[in-house]
Amino acid sequence: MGRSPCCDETGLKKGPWTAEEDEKLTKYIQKHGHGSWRALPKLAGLNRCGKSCRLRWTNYLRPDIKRGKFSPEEEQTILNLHSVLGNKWSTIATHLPGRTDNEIKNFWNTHLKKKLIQMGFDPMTHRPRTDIFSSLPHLIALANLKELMEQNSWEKQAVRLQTEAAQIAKLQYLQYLLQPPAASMPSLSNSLSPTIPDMEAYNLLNSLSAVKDSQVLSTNPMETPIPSSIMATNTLQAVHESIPFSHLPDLESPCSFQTSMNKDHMVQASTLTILCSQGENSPTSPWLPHSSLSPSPPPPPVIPPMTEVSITNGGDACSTSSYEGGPSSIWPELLLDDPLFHEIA
DNA sequence: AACGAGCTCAACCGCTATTTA
DNA sequence: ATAAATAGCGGTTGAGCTCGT
Repeated sequence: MGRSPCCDETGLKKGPWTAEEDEKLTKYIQKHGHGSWRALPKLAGLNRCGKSCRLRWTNYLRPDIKRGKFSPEEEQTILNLHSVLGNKWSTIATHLPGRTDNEIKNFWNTHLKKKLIQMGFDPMTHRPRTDIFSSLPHLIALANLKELMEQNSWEKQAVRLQTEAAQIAKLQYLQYLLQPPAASMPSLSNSLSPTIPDMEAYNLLNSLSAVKDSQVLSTNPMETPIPSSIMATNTLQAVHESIPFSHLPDLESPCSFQTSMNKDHMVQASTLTILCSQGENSPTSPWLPHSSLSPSPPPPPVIPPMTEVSITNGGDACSTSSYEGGPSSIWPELLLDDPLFHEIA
């Protein structure tokens, strides 16, 4: 396997590009396309190696590059995708039009990573950095959900339950998308853009993560759109009973949120259950089967020891509804931004 | 104004993956 | 089947900038 000798060639210029070089490169590519990067510098009259030209073009001169600060939406997308994909900057970049892998990588290293660390989260696993007990204030804040306690009307409860049903149906579909055999699912690494099932899974993950968080922390559960087709055909009980979550062994930080209602459909109690891994050998890309991300044989699934934390706010349970979900990369931000958290913690 | 610490980001380096002969 | 050439990726570096003292 030979290495490119271009970087070893002497006499080629290195370092920052001048405006003149930029102009030469841009004009040449606009006229001829880049063709062979190795041949390009000579043809364009540049004393640079092809690799340097390629980098300058893809990271800076390309006309579709979007410059400037990352929007909160882009930031959220990066967080979500990083929690699923890890440091796969080029894959993440395909979900952010106009942004380069280099730019995203820099943004992660200089902003997002620090942000997560400051909040006590491991930037690689998106989990609390130490043990579960260091995060207890967060969990207590979640468990003391004022919003759920204040939802007394039947209409609100109905909307909430229907929303849950919609999310559970989505989870079911997500599970369907992630079903083995992995061989039937084209590898992300082998294609320039994610496949349709991949995209659907990502979109679902994003929507589920966002909706779950908004359900837990938002004061307005009506914000969540409910697909009418799902509402019409699924009852919560039926859907919930049909979800075998144990089929996703490396689901990250699975959590369940339960509310108990009396016969008048009043919320009597809420229970937050989070299964947290102990130790550091947890899987880092838990949402997708490893085999769908890498062409190499998947490692055996790691099932870390789990700790169950349940926090219940009083009352007698007459009926129970629940949903379960996976990782939430935006918990830290939501928690720290949410006035409820400060009020309670 | 001068200085230093910290930050940003363009560019490079070294490696793997893929393509070509 | 093999080796060389090429493309692309992720980690790292360092020049230049900003900000506080």
